[in-house]
Amino acid sequence: MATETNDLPNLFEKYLNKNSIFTNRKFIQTTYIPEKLFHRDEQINTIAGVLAPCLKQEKPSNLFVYGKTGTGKTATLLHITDNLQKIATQRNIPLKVCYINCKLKRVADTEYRLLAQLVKDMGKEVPSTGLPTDDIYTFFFKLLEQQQGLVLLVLDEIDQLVKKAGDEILYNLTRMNSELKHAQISLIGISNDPRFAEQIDPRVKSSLGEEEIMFPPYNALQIQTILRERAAVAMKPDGIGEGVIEKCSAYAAREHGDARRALELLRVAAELAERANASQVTIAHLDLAEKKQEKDKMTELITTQPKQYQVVLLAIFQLGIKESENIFTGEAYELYKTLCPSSGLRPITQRRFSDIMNELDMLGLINAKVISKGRHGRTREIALATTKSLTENLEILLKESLGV
DNA sequence: CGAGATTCATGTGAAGTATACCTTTAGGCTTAA
DNA sequence: AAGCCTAAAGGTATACTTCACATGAATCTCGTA
Repeated sequence: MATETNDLPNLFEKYLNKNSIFTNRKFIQTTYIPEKLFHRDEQINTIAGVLAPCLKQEKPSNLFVYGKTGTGKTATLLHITDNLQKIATQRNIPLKVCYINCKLKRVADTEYRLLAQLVKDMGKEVPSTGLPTDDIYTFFFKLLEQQQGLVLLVLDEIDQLVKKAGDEILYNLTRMNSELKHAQISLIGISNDPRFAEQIDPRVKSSLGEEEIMFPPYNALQIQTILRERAAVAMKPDGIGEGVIEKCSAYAAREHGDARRALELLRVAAELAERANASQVTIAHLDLAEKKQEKDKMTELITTQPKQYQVVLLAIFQLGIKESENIFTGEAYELYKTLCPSSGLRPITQRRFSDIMNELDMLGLINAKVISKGRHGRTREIALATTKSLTENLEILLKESLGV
């Protein structure tokens, strides 16, 4: 690098003059929802049909949407509700859409927090703790009555919420309708797990599952069209090299047709290409991006975990690096206990440790499976979810973050 | 040799505890009439 | 007397602990061939 490291004006100047691969970066971000969604016409029509009564001020059926990650559930729903909302405001029809992702830790993963979040969505604040849940219900209830009209509650990753906090919430929410005079609520549940419906209380299921819609995974060709469409608006026409889109789709199709993953991969590849001053995204960039993406995802996930969780992870990682054989709860816990003092934490009980491992498993940070070793008892068999070199990187990251 | 009993190491459910945070209440102080 | 501030009291959700029981296949036991 010829540039002086602290020659910032020059550096920014160069950046501005540089020929960017992107024309408009925002179109390829996963938060962006395009005007037109491909290969989802059938689902869009059904959902729109279910929700249409909103516009006549009638309560639409509750809706349950399921399909694997990256099959466009959230995008489709938001796309439809956005349009619905627009038309509603145009014609002065009272309609409010609340979208809440139940997976977000410490945001909406319990009954209380979900309600608090709903209240916040309606424009009011409520304390983060201290009040009885019933109070929040009545508060929310009053808000609804004031709202006067239909409220669509979109609960994303609803399976996570129910797993943690039970299905009573859903029951309570659906029951509110019979007591509301000037407002009505409709629930829209989104789940990654198709078996979720079987696990919940039949009463809840019958009311939540008034309509069910399945999102099948995309195949490689479908992902290609999606990528092309996005790339056309987000990047320069000649910004993408031969075969890149194809390979990108193939990656994603292998991962159960996850379109979000494909988009992210393409974006990261393009960013890498740009940073390397390349004029085109090549397959080499794509391969780099795949590695980087995985690392970034894990890093993000890890750094947002509470400290205790991080130490638990550190213990598991260290064991995983040292010995490639399978790790069991006992040894992990022993190591964890020795690790605690150095980061200034009081060790947690094994009971809690077990729960935390379960949560880490659900987050995909580790793979833990309960097995019976016969005479030698029952335990979890823990395997790392990442390659060895990545694990080593993450271990260092954890150590830094814990100040060890 | 095989069927059933035993055993181990930890999973897992229920109930209790600690902590952090909230509202309400009561007292004390200030202020203004 | 009314108004305002503060501290104590009383209440809640959540993370964690404690207690107690559940699990499930490798291993042991013992009767039988």
